[in-house]
This record gives sequence, structure tokens and C-alpha cells, in this order.
Amino acid sequence: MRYNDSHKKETEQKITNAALLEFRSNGYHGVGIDGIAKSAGVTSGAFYTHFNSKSDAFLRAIELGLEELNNELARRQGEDTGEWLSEFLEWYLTPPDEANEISKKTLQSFPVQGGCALTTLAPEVCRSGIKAKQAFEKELVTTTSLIKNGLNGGGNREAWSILSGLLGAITLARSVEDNDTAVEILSSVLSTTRALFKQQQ
Amino acid sequence: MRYNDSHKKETEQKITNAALLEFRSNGYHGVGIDGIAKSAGVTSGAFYTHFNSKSDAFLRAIELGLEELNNELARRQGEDTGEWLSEFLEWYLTPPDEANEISKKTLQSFPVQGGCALTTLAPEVCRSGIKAKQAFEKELVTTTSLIKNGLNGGGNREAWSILSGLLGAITLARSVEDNDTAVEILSSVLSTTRALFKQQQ
DNA sequence: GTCATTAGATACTAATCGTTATCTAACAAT
DNA sequence: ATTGTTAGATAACGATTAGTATCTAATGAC
Repeated sequence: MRYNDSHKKETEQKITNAALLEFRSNGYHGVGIDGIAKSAGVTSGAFYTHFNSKSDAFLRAIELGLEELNNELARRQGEDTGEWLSEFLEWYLTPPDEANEISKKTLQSFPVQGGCALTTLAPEVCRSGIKAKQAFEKELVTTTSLIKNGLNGGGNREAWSILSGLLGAITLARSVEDNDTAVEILSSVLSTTRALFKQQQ
Repeated sequence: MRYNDSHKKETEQKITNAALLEFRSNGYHGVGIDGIAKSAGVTSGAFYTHFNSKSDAFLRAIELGLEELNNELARRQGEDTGEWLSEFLEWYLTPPDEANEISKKTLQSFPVQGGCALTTLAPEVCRSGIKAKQAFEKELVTTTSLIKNGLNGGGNREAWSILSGLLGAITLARSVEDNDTAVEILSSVLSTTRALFKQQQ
């Protein structure tokens, strides 16, 4: 072998991260191999030494994207101040304060800006094959388990309701032109969900 | 003029309906002009005598799709048995009983099968330009008004929460492979939303 | 019946799609 | 220093993309 193993692994990670970013922003059919490769700083030749196909990279993007969500969730539960759910909901549903002159990359990581795979990839998975759905479901089971374990006596019902509200709110907010309307949608679901699970946390 | 006006209008409607159907099932980038034209039983030449561009047809599909949702909503409120919200939620979130040997076309009209523009087009609108968002928002205002007017003392908050839950539930249910999981998601959001607004209807 | 109009079909453009084949060059091993 | 391996670049494949230009044929008006 000419390069050491870590070099290859790093490139693969760069491409996987780029695939996640591009699929999130543009959708599965909204970006090509060239676009993903360019975003990763390589060419399509490099792409195919690491992935067999576009759909293969999509599967990896699904895994990586939902793992990131699960990590965010677990982290907030770990440093629990007794209000993890409320804080998680607020992080997910509150648009970043642009007055803070936040960097463009940091801005992109906000769910409201399309920075969460749950919201941005789920509609793509709907239109994908069985493999994508299985990959999506596998990670989603972890998400619901985390939520359930963090709630006092909550079951799957509560977890699905929370996740549905989050996904729906972000999608609707990003689908309207007026910023005030978007903020109204987000704060509506935030307060409704908070009220719904006030006791159970 | 060679054909009478109604003939041209009929063709345009066929294409608009096909565009809605195709955009809903495949997403904006998941289908081309040829695909839409073929679905409408014409060729791409006919498409461009009725629409200036693909994005133009998308705008019309957004309008038509959300109008259909608003009609469903208004109809249920019109023949109100005192339970319109509950019935609307059930229609939206209950998978069709396949044992009933329902026709394929009827099956396709169910929201759970991707038959609602709110759920299927919103993620596409997110990634579209300002015109699509304005068109989407314009129709959505009608939807929320209808819901508000049908609730006892409900405001925008309630309407946005209901719509977010519906959108999220359908999207999640369609993103998992296991049918039992999908049913669980749908029934979870159905019961949560029903409980939330039991008094207000 | 002839003619003017035009809805729609056909054929084409340049660009891009996912993928494969070939080539280059950077490195580890000798 | 030479060599073998292979990560990654380059180039090409046929298919498809959105859009345009040209053509055909159906029709109402005369």
C-alpha cells in the first residue's frame, strides 16, 4: 500500500460528510456525484474508490446524519439540568440569532437551516428503496429509545409525537417565504410540545 | 382558433394534474418534462404550449395540491357532525384497509400513500425559490384559517401544531420499512393530537 | 372546399446524469 | 534507486435533462 490507511479513511470521511451535506441541502436527485466530489474537494474518480454507487453513499449519509442527531440528544440528556427535553426542543426549533454574526458553517448546522437529517432526509427516504428505509429506521429506533428513557413513564407514543412535531415544524417553517410566519410556526410547536410533556420530564 | 377553448383547457388540466401527481411521487428533481407529459398522455411539445418552464408547472402543482387539501378540510367542516377535526385527523393518518381491494388510483389519493401535497411538496418547496414559497404560503394561510375557524377559541398556534404533527407523522411513517412501526407512528400522533384538542372542537 | 390558425408531435440542442475504463503519480517496501 | 501497489484524476460512455425550433394536422371561419 502506498498511502497509510488513515489517509484513505480521512478521504472517505470527507466524502461521506460532503454527501450528507449535499443530500441534505439539495435532496437525493438534486445533486450528482460530481457535486458531492467537488464539495469534498476530490473528483468523481475518488468517489468510486470509496463507494459502489450513489445510493450507497446515500445510505452512509442517512446513518451519519441520524447519528449526529442521536449524539445531540444524548449529550443534552447527559448534562441534564432537569430540563433536557425543553432544551432539546428549543435547540431544534429556535432559529439562530443572526445578529450574533455567526459563521456560515455554524449557521448551516442548525436544524432550522436544514442542518438535521431527520427533517431533510426523511422525505428523500420516503421515495427511496427498502435499504434506505431500513437504514433510516435502524437509527430512528435509537432516537426513540433515547427519548423514551429520558421521559418519566413515556412510551413510543410520546417519542413519535415529539419527533413528528419537530420534523413537521421545521419543514413548514422552511416552506414559507415570510420570516415572521416561519418564526410563528416554530414557536407554536415549541410551546405546544413543551406543554404536552411538562410533567413527564 | 382551431380547437374550441375547452379542449385546450382540458389538456392543460390534464398536464397540471399529471405534474402534481409526478412531483408528489418523485419530487421536483425526480421527474422530467417528458415524464410529466407522458403521465398526462401528451408529449413535451404540448407541455410547453401550456407552461413556460418546469418551475412554472411546479407552481401550479403547489396551488392545485393545497387547494385539494383545503377542499377536503372544508368539506368535512361543512358536513360537521361535531367531530370534524377528529374525522379529518383520522382520514389523514389512517392507512387504507388494503383488504378492501381498493382501486390503485383511489389508494394513491390517501395522504399516507403520498397523496397530499402538504406532506410531499413541502420538502421540495424548502429547496425551491421564493416564488414556490410564496405560492405555498398563500394556500397554507387558507388552511390555517379553516382550522382556526373550526376550533373553539383556537389561534394560529393550534393550527400550526396540528399541521406540523400531520406532516411529520406521514413523513416518518413513510420513511420506515416496517409496516407495524409505520402504523404505530400514525396512531401515536393521531391519539396525541386528538387528546390535545378534545375540548376545543 | 379552401384557408388561416394553432395545439400538439417530432426532432434537435447543449449540458449533465451515473458509471466505467484508463491513466497518473504518490508512497511503502525492497 | 527501483519497483509494486493503488488512491485519485481524467476522459469517455450512453442515457437523460430542460428547453427550442420546426413541422404536422385538426379545426372553425369563410
